[in-house]
Amino acid sequence: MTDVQEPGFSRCNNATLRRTARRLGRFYDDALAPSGLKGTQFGLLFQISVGGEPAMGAIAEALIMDLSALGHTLKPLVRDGYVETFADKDDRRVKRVRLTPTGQAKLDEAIKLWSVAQRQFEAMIGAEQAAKLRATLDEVAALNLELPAATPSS
Amino acid sequence: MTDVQEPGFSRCNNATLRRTARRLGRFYDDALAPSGLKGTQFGLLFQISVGGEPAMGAIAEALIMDLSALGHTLKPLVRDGYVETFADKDDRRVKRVRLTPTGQAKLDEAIKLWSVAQRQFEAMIGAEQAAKLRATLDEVAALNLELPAATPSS
DNA sequence: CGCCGAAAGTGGTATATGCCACTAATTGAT
DNA sequence: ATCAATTAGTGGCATATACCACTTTCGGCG
Repeated sequence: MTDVQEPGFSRCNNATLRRTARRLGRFYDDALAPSGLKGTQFGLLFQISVGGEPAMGAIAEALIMDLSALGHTLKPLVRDGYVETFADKDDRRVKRVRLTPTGQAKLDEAIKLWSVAQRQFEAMIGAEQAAKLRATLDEVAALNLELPAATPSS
Repeated sequence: MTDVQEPGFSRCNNATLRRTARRLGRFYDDALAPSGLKGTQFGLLFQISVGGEPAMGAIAEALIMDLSALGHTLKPLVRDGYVETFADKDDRRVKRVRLTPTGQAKLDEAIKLWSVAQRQFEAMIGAEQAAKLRATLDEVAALNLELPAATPSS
């Protein structure tokens, strides 16, 4: 056996990705902890901030999130008064989201904390390496993945 | 402005990672759906399988998971009869885990489904590129990340 | 105008994960 | 042998995410 399974390493792209996501997630979460925000919430607030009163669907698409998952994730942020929603004027099906002043302040606060983690991480792995990794990840995220049609026996 | 925020792209390594993890996770989940397992459960069963009746802590460490999170994630698998636990003979604090015959069969079934997704993904991005990505991710996961000590003013 | 199919969200349910407080079992030092 | 410190897990609580079944709106068609 030249190929025993080293504990913790997997040939599964998905497993490897999740594993690293857990690791990095905790690091960024730790950094953001003083703000009371999780990494995901920070990312969401940021997306809303740059999105210009984006519709739920637009946010979900940008973050590659399920729309209903987004709805759930948004709730604590609404509850805590960081974001508010309102119906689109031209299409009442559409719900738009924006930061409240409190939310903007909280985002500003979190960005400072995030910067520390971001800098620290890039200091360890190298800014270029990090940019390359993000590029690869964005590329993967953009793939038009489809399971081969389940050949119906015939 | 040469640097407007393109919706969906982020300079945050964590956000980018999670975003791609969601995307890829859904792909693998879809592939595994016929088995009734999620990607995470598949990865967990696999880890248990190669771990040789591993202790909870060993699994958690290998997968970089919180120990309590592992406990929670394990529950549905125990409930469905895929894994069973037993106390270590020499240290009753330690709980070991193993696959049941049913669980082994389910894993075998899932591996076939997983292979389809894995092949499909690597066909799109290239096997070498995928291996390189996994290597980078494992490297990131292995980093000794630490927040710079919060200089206590002084 | 009235109806049908598409589009956007909501709520429920289930898994995924993390932190914290707490219990049980071990180990080490005296 | 005894007791403090450490180690391994558990349970509760909160967020993260997904899928599915619905409900409300729209947009287009006859």
